[in-house]
Amino acid sequence: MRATIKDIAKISGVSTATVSRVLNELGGYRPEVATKVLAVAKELGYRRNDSAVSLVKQATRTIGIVMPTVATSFYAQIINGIEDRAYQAGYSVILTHAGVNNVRLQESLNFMVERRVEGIIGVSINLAQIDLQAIAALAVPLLLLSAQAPGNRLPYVKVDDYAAAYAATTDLIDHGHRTIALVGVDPADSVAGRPRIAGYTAALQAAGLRLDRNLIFPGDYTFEAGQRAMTTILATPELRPTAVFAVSDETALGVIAVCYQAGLRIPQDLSVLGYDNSAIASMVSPALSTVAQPFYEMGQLAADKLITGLQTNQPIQSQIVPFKLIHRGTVSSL
Amino acid sequence: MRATIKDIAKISGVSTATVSRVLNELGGYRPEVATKVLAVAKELGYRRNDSAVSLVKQATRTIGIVMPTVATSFYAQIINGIEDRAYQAGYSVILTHAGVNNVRLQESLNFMVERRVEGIIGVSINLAQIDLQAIAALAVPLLLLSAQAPGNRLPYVKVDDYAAAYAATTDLIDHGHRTIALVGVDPADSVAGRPRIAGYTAALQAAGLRLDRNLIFPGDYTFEAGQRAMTTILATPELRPTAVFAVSDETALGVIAVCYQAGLRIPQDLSVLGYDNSAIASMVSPALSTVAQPFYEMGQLAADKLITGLQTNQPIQSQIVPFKLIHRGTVSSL
DNA sequence: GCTCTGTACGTAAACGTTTACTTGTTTTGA
DNA sequence: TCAAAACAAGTAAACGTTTACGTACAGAGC
Repeated sequence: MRATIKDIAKISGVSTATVSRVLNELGGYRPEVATKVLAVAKELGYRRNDSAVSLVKQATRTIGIVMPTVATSFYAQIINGIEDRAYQAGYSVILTHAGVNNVRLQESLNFMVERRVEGIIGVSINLAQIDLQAIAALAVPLLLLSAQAPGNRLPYVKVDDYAAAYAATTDLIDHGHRTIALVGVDPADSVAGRPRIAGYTAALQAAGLRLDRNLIFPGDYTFEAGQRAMTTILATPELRPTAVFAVSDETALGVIAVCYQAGLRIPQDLSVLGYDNSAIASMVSPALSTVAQPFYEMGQLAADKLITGLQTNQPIQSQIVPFKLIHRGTVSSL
Repeated sequence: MRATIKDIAKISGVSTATVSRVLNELGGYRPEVATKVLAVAKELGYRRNDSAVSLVKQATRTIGIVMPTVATSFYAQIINGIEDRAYQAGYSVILTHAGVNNVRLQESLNFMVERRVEGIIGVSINLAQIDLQAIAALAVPLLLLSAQAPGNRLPYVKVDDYAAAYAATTDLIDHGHRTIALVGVDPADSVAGRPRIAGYTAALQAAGLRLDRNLIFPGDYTFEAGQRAMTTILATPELRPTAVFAVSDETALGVIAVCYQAGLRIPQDLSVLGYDNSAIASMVSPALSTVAQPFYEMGQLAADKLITGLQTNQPIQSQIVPFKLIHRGTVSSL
């Protein structure tokens, strides 16, 4: 069995209180006692039991991450950012996923509460009204990352999707494009879907361009959504966009894949603009032009905000983080 | 403050023992007592405190993951696999990274031991002799994933890198290639480096081909390593390989990027074979031919093995998982 | 009526820490 | 020299559970 401070106390001939004080460098002991205690601790391979500490201190120094699924690379960057900051602050991170459509959300949250996480970061989870009540009942601070709650009743960190879509569409227009498809967006998604549609629409109108609803292709941000949309576009000659604004980098790659098969050249025959600036965007050839979300930094910021909120006991303020248009090789001027 | 079983006990007029029995469905109480207790628990929003449970049960039902960094997408798939299985077994997962070159390894491991994780999965961490001693001192089961310890002194789950490199190289030879570069490999890396060099070399020899050491380009599995190597290849006319076997998908994309810049067509002018089958491989155009490692399944398997090892108290057996050659669009026959 | 068995609880110790309080000893300062 | 202050260390309670053990009571069987 693992050594405890009792063992150390017994062997070094002091009380557990003194051992604790030595180990935590609280002072109130002679140097030679400290030396002895430390030596015994090392000898026994002593490691503090955080369960016991958590119990008495009523604090676990742990935060939880919930996300739909861990599988995609941009989540990896987010997790990385969160973990880095949490580590710096002496927090550990526990990880669960909520399943597609949040099927496992409630269960995951319970899990975390039982683990007594001090706060939770919910990444890309779309909350319904009913979830909000359950979350309130949990009595644990929850910060949303790349997501937003109905009525903004939870703090969030995200980019302004409307503004990003507006800027992206405008950029395409500035490159001389007049017929621009919007691909892969989910109109039922009130956080990353509708605002992007609205931004796209507004940019067209501001430029005096006609909005063609047939150029908006619904989807779920996946590669396949891009493939499907592009296949439809090729099969519908009357559409003929000169540029497509894809709602994720993966979707953009789906569009490009179909073009490649069909012998269309990017960007000469079609301009493609992605969204996310995930790691792949800079690795494909031609490199993908895209609107960048600073995932790593967003993760850091979220962890920062959550932890300082925890420590100061202040409510967490939402924050809009800046996006950036990254021009690479998939958009050309007409 | 959060409600405890004492609160429930007091309000429902029974002892904490009975509350515990009801909550854990252990029997030994009348139905009406159970109803009452459950109602009170719900009313108070009671959640079990796992720190207390861990303390008394001497078990945390938590496993830890350590990896060099979380940033890349193939780690995401691995984490996903681990988390899924762990969840099914009622375990939670805590996550830390070891930093580049394991700078943070010892610290991370201590962290986990203090958290009393029951076992650890080390993903892609290269251990030195000295680490092994520290790990043994930790007295926590450690299973390596996509890694291997000196002298195989720790159980591992990984593909046979030698065999995979042999098969990949042979496949290229079967496509008619005679001059094949090996790109991005780290000769100092005894787990993913040297075995692949050996497999590559052996395949050439088996085919009666001459080994040209200049065709082996050292690197660190990154995109940039691929770029550097390919740049050198273009600048060195006497080499002129017709195929390159890149040691990761990202490296392969680096190679392809330089070719794209130089106007070389893939696969007509150069065949490129990747390694990993990370999510990107199927999304780029042309889609990347690669040797697939089943990351998600490896994660599942590792979690499985670790947890059953924990529960049965049996030593964990190492396991080689099968790789698969995936033919897509970047390799052509000469 | 009596013992026996089973059920339905309650009591209290234990898990490994931290920490308020107490006690005893040494140092300080006038 | 002596009281006061400072220091070093110990005692024991507390954190929230689980669980071995004890007990009271009801019904069964004779």
